[in-house]
Amino acid sequence: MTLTEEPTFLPSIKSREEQKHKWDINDNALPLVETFDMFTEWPAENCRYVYNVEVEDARRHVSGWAMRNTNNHNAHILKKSCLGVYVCSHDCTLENGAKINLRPAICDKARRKQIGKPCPNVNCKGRLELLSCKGHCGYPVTHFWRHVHGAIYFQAKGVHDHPQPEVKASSLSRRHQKMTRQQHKVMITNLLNERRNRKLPSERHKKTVPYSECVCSCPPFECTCKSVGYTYNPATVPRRPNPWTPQIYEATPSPWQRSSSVGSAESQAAFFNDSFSNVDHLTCSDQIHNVGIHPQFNNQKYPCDSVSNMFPKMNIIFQQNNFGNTPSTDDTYRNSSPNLRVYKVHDCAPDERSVYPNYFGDEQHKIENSMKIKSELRDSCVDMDTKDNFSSILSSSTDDFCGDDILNGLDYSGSYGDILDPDLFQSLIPRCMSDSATYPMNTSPQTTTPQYAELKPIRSRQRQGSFTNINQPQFKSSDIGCKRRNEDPSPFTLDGIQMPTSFYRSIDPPKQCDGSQMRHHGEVCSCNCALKQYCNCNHSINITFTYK
DNA sequence: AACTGCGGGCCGG
DNA sequence: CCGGCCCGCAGTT
Repeated sequence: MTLTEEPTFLPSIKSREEQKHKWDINDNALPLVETFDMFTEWPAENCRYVYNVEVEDARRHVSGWAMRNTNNHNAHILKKSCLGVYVCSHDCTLENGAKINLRPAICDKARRKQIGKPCPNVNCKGRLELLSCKGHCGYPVTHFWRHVHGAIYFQAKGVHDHPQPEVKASSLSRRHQKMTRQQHKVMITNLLNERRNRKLPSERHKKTVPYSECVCSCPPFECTCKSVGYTYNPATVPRRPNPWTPQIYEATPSPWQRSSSVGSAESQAAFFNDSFSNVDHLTCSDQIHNVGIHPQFNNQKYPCDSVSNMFPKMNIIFQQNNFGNTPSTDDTYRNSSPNLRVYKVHDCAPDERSVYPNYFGDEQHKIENSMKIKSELRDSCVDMDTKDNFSSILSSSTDDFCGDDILNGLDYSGSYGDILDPDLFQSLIPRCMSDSATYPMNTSPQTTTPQYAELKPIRSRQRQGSFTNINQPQFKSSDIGCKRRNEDPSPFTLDGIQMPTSFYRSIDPPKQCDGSQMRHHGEVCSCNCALKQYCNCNHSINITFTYK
């Protein structure tokens, strides 16, 4: 056994974990554990944890602290040291009382570029200063990760002597914000063009079709009929990389919080009133970008001003408990992935909603021009009690569904930052209106995504290094129906099941859980059981080879 | 462009 | 010898 530095750093009262874990990361043989620990994003002091290899965050060696890789000349133990935090040289305070605690970039080059940059507080003329971590005998706090016994052993040494940096999500969202600001400029131009009743250059070729003709009975993403005014080929199918960044601990304005004069309720209303003076003869472009969503479930409306601001070209009124994990608050909505929102429409969760091309302040107009989107649960999705919950999760979490294959190729760089919802409605509106019962028995809305995406060679994500060569099944996040933490903080079902760490907001565990590795934390119980068992919805891809 | 992991090399204790 | 750190490389996001 290796001597540890516990006497130096341990607090007077040892935590339960410390009492439980007596090993040191450098021990030749680490003890087997009966139960795994909950993932800790902010290990603040000397601590040890053993994580299940199925915990995505643990596999990715995630930490709230900005940790950079450090070579310790031991391929079996990954060592990371803390980079500290960027603070304002003037120690300014934001309007909300928060301090500037920027996350240092892990990349050395990027981090060097951060130093000396102006304080992000517009009211401050300070500069960013790197507050280095010296919490471990004057050296940075170190984290050690070791994969052994099919588990992930974690040990932290030292106590951070600096504030917590913003989480990576915030850094990413700020970068995303910068990108979307540029897109916003383009959007403003487009708005002005449309308000002048001018078609955008890219739209001039588009055929104007009666609104009713944009509706067909084809399954989602598998339209083959010719009645619609557009076809689904790689050039027209909305495709985009997943730009969504989570805002789960957001302290800075997120892309979904951004305000814009273009997105004000007044400007939207004016814009929509202009655009939909004749909704019976929409161009497809109009239909795509000017759809209001009004899920009808319990007739309770939750107008959200900030949501309106987020989606300058869409006004969304959502309701509580309408389906899946539909957000009931503005915050929840903001924290939800736009992908997730869209999935709700066409996945197998039972749902019925109305879509109003133009309902801004015009109830009569709304009713006259509404159409319903109805989806039903597929029988392939688990039992009746949970199918509505899991069905939405399953489809939303499957990377190779909309998230990647269908959307990745969308060239939206010169378009709107918010086009995801309306773009997808381009696909969904004509399709989801049909009763899913009309689908062939051997297909389902989830499995019928047309595979227009280019087939690419499978990329190996597993290096052959000794450290990453784990003799355990490697679950893809999509395998267990989850999104990675930094990609989606809100994969909650209606009952609160979150993947992959499987928090369960209930006193009792989900009955689908076999009870293994259950823990209770107040009102939240967690389990590390593999929810993979729920993922029995079939996903099939029909590939036709043509030989010359 | 940035993140991540790996590994060579240098330096000081 | 160990630990911290720098650097470059390569694959991934």
